[in-house]
Amino acid sequence: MAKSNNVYKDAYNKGLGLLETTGNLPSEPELGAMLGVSRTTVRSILARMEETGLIEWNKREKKVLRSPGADDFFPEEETDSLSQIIERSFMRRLLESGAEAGTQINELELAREIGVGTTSVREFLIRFSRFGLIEKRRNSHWVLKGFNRAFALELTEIREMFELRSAAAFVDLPQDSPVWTELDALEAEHHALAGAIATRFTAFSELDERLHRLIHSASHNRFIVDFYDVIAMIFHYHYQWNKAGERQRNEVAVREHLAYIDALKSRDPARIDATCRQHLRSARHTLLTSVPEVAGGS
Amino acid sequence: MAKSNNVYKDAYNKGLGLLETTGNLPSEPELGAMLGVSRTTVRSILARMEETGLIEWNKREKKVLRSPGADDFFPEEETDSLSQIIERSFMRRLLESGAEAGTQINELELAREIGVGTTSVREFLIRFSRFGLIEKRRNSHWVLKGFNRAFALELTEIREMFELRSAAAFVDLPQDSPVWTELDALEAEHHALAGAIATRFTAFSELDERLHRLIHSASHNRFIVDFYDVIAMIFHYHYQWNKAGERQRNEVAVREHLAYIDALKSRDPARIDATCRQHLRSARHTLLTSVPEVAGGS
DNA sequence: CTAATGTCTTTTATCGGGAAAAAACAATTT
DNA sequence: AAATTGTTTTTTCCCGATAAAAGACATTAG
Repeated sequence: MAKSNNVYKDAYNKGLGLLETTGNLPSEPELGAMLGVSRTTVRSILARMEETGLIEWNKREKKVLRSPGADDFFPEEETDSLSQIIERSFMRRLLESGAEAGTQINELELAREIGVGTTSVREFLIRFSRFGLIEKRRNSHWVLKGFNRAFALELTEIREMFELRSAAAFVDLPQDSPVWTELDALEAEHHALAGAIATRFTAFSELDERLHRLIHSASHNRFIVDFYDVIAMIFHYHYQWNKAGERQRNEVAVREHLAYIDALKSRDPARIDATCRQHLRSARHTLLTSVPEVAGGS
Repeated sequence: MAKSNNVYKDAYNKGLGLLETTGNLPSEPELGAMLGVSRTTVRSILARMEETGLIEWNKREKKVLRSPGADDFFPEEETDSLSQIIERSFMRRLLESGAEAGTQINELELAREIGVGTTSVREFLIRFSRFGLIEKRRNSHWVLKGFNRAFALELTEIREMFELRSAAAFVDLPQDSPVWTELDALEAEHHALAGAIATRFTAFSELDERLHRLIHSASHNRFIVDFYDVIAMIFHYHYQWNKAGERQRNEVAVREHLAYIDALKSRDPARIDATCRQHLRSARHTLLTSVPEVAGGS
């Protein structure tokens, strides 16, 4: 078992969705582009679809025979990549249990606990290290730095520098830049979400990420753009497992986003700066109040 | 051959230096602390020193018998860690040969070329990716982004934001902070270097890094501190292999550093800001003129 | 009784191998 | 001829294994 075939399974599940909308599947390269996989994988998918009687496959002819049922899908947990599995396990340990600063991280133990090889864990930890939460001792273990107030403050400090600069750069974007249509789309989706009462975590969270990434993209600076990965990671996991005051938090954020979007569209630097600062202030406040360790807490 | 013993060899060479200064080596734990290795490695070192007749070892007694000759040292190339070897090879390819943006990077090919396993190359590339010069395609190759003008501009933009902020934070450091003594030491070394005519690359380069890291440390922000790794990496390799105008470049930098240090010691925000900006301006100019691709170059 | 040495155990760093997935090449089909 | 399918090669991803290095435990010296 050198490598799981999650790419195939995930693409297969996605491919099942296509069967609903059409009576004849497109060519193999086209399917590959749609599903984001190579032709090799596409052909494996088609082979199985034929086996399970979903399609009749003969060279270019890929006729849909029936709609897929619930049984046709691979179970969702088999579609996750190994790095996603490791990431989730690790973040759970980090955020749920009291992960004290200074705790040692043991590659071997982690690998055994998650049930994967050490190589994958090592690679994950290296990738994860850029988030500033762990640190490596040469030829030895990793050390946890703790998801605490200090981390939150350092993170938001950079975030604020970067976002203010990016927002300011927004006004210089040419009128025909695609960001303006994307901004309009985001505005509409925000209004839709504001109207709907059921504000699910993922719905707002995704909108939030899209808006901020769009703004950061105006910086045209890879380091600023990449830094949003850190913020996104923290927000994704932290708020996924910390639902206290979620409803109100999201309502406020949606309102602030709309004001922010409006300011961006006006191209008025002063208004942009004001709405950006306002939103960043409440984002920081929200994060700080939800972070475990309180300054000098006794 | 699962792992080379470069840690042992490097520590052994360092250990030879100690033999010159003393007639009796300290205890094993103490030696471990001095050489930065575990007792296990210290004992291997002592065992070999005894074998080659450098010391007489009997429990606590580690009497030095003779001074080490050139033959006693392990060759320098055997003391490099695998990641250093890979890093150097990779940077050479990146900076020397025309590394066009968009070039694919092949893990297997790179591994074969350097003569190491794929795992080590993979880990290196993951670690290296945070420098913003390469990007991964899922389940596929890495893509080079090119060490060009765009990169240099994005890098310096962040550098300037971070350093100005750090320098400004310097004035708030308490009088008894160890940074002030370190700053004094750096000032003295700068004066020494300014006097000496032979400005070797490494000498100034090391001073430069120490000064800027000291300043960045005043930010008390791990992201700012860590970002200096990117700058240090670029400067280290780029200027190591690009000696054009080195002499003058370093002379200017030393002078600017001295003014900068003086301003920091004065704790006058306006002077700090001015000298910092002046230095950053010439650093940017130096980098931009030495970067291959000129904007719109024909 | 503390700190050092002697011995044993665990973890890290790295390689080679093998299945999954991508990519390249060859043969068809319209 | 351009795109699509069929086939083969190469590369990525990941595991298990192993020597180097670290760490833990036991013993002894001062």
